[in-house]
This record gives sequence, structure tokens and C-alpha cells, in this order.
Amino acid sequence: MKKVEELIKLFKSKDLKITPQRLGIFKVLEGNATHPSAESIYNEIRQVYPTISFTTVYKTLEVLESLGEILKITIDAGRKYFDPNTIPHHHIICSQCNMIADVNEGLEELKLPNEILDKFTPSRYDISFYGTCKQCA
Amino acid sequence: MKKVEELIKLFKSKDLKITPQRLGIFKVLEGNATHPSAESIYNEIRQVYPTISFTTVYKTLEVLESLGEILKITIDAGRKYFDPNTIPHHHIICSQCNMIADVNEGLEELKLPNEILDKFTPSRYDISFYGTCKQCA
DNA sequence: CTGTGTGCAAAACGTTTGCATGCCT
DNA sequence: AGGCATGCAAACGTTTTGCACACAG
Repeated sequence: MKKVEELIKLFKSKDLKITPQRLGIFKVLEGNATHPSAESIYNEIRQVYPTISFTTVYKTLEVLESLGEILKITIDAGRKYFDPNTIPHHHIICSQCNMIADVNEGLEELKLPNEILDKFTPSRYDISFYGTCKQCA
Repeated sequence: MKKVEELIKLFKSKDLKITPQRLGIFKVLEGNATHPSAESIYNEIRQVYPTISFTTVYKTLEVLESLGEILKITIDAGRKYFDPNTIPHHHIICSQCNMIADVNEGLEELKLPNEILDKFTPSRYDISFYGTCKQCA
């Protein structure tokens, strides 16, 4: 995701309005590597903007996603997580506390077997590592 | 997942009852590589056992999962999929029709960077490839 | 006969939508 | 002033739960 300043320019250039709610969401997401859910974003913003609604959070996340500024990540069924880091990367999830950390390097390009390449044209892949984090060990 | 015959023995050995409903679910899952959702399992069984309920499907899937006979797989938030193939493997998902196919081979062991190994003890990983299948291309 | 399994209905959960009002530009 | 954004409440799709009845062992 771009920096807040750039994001404001981007929104204005697309005739999207800058509201205090949206600004709050931008700030929560900027540089956020915790992979927050809609609920945790909502809870965080409510501390500075107590009247914001879930609807606004969801709608703004939708706008940001459609602009390619954030990604939805699927770690567990039943809840969506959002990632402002749009550079391709992978994740490791603690099986105890569900903390999600980024995995950015050390991964060579994967080659799929011909059996698969006969039936699919792959475009990208996500790896989810599971394990136990230091705190939980 | 074990074969139905073995599954029956396993259930009996744990004092779990064999009912026609459970048997129907076993049969739908046996050798099933389509990664069905609870709903598609339910629809399939209803053709031979029209009075079965969603509740029973979910509860039986829960029992099978707790016995380690099936795995829940997370492909999209909002719906759970079940996989009777409990041997570690990966998946490729068609972005158009959402078909899910297994990826069993051609993948070397992945090494994580030290930056991650300092903070986590990894136990396993799942790769989700995304692409377009032949039919949709 | 006993207790686990079933199935209905309702609740729970996260997310989405319709609509009237608000406010950014 | 105009139109997009907000926020309430209700709808939604999926999964879970409480409870009375049924049936496998």
C-alpha cells in the first residue's frame, strides 16, 4: 500500500473522497504487518473515531482492494484478513496464537509437475507455513 | 482417509455408532478428490438419503476430522472444504470456476530464512497455486 | 435398555446490502 | 449544489448449538 500522502492523492485523482474515517483506516493500515481482520481494524479506529461503523470499514477496505492497494488473505475460513503489503510474499502462522508473520525471502521459484501444467495455467502461488512462535513455545 | 471398511472398524473400536447417515458420508468421501464443501456433501447424500440434515453432515465431518481421517482446507474465506486425502500435498485452484486439484509431486523441500526460524518452529506448509484450468481457458 | 446420533429450529458469526442522511469537494 | 460516503438495520450464507426424539449397540 502507498503511503497515506500518496493514497490521498490517488483517491482525489479518482474523485474518491477523503473522509476522517478513511484517513483513520489508511493510518491503521500504513506499514501494518499484523494482517488485521476487519474487526481489529474497526476496534483500532474506534479508539480515535468512536462513531465509525463496520460498514464503512468494509466499504473502504473494498475500495482499497479494488485499487490494488491491499490484498485479502485467506488463512482461515470464516474470517478475512487484509494485507497492505502487496509485494508477493508468503506467511507463517502460529498454530497456538494465530499470529501471522511475513516470509519474504529464501524461496526459490517453484516448478509444477507436467501432470498439472497439462491441465492448468498457473499464475501465482501462496505458501502458508504453520508452526509455533517463540512466545507460544 | 481410510477405506469405508476400516473406518467402520475404527468407529466401532471407539464406541462410535455406525448409522446409515454416517455410512453415506463415508462413501461420498472415499477416494473423493474434489475437495467438497459441507453443502456439496449434503447434496450428494440427499440423493440416496433424502432426510439427512446439515447438522448430521457437520457433526460427522467434525468426528472424522478429530480422528485425523479428513482435513479442513482453507481456500476461500466464507466456506470450508474437506479433504479425505490426509497425505501432505498442495492445491491448485482455478480462478474462474474454483475447481481445486491436488498437487502431489515435483516440489522440493522448502527452506525458510533464518530470520523466520529465529521466531518460529515450522511444522508444515500448504501451497495454494492459482491459475486457469483447461476448460476455462 | 442406555446413551450416542439425529434433525429441527434457532442462534451465532462475519460479511454484505438497502436506504435515508451527512458531508466532502 | 451535487453526489459520493456514512451508518443503521436488516439480510445473507455458512456453521454451530440446544433440545427432544430415535435408534444402534
